[in-house]
Amino acid sequence: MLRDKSDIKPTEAELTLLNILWRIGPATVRQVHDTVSQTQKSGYTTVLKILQIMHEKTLVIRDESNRAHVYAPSNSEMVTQSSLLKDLVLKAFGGSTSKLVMRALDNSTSKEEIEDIRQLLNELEQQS
Amino acid sequence: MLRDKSDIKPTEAELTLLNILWRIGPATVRQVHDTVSQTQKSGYTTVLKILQIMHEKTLVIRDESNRAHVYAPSNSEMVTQSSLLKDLVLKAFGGSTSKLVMRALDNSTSKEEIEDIRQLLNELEQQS
DNA sequence: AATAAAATACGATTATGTTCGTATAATAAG
DNA sequence: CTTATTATACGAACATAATCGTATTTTATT
Repeated sequence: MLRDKSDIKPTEAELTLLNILWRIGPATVRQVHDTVSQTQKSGYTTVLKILQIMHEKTLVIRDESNRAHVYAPSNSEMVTQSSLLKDLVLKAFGGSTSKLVMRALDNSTSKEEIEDIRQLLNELEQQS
Repeated sequence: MLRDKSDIKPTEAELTLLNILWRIGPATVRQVHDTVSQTQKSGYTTVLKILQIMHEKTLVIRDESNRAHVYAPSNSEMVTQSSLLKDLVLKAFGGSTSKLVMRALDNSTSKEEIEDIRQLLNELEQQS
């Protein structure tokens, strides 16, 4: 069962770096390392290596026109989130998205969040 | 940052076996292997080993009173699903459950599912 | 009782992910 | 120009996961 390119599942370390890139935009290894260092200890070459591997896997693109390469995510945060959700739905919720949603809502959701979701439901219902 | 016992994250192979145990109930290695073999090729001792590891990690309990040990999940499907969701919310949705829910709903949800979810929202709102 | 069948235990192997040290190249500073 | 700084590349080391073969034990069959 081959995976679509857009469906490559990032590992834990990779997801950490993707999150940073989504937040701060295209960045050099140094910038990514500085950012990641704010919350966890990590060697510079470790970050470099992970980004290089991500580049091989096409999880990121990179601009090599300057000495310090600039990395950017290949896929949007949205696409990656959807991919991860799809994966979890299949592996832990028997393929049912609504089961996942209901389990998520069970846990902890504020009043404002409930309203946001209700609104989205209205919009979805009108579309279909 | 230590993990709570109920928060041990199963690996992919472990989750496959947990799914089977939830579905067919407490089972011997042979029963689990027979079931898993219906959808994928897998050696008997591989299944045995994974179950033994899961036992060490306390992901499953086992009844050793008979020669063929009987394995059962330590945690309910619900608890494990919640744990996996919590993990994903933190790693890919900046800690926001509602963002995850909205992304999940974006993708594909039927009219019936939307109604189910709306009802759950009503119940949740009354509680809070 | 002897043999076959079926179970667990254990260790070796392989794959993947993570970390980082060292070598080398390019640029900046003196 | 020489030296220091700052990049990338590369490979080694370690950790975890996954797979399976073999040894041993227990039970069933004849």
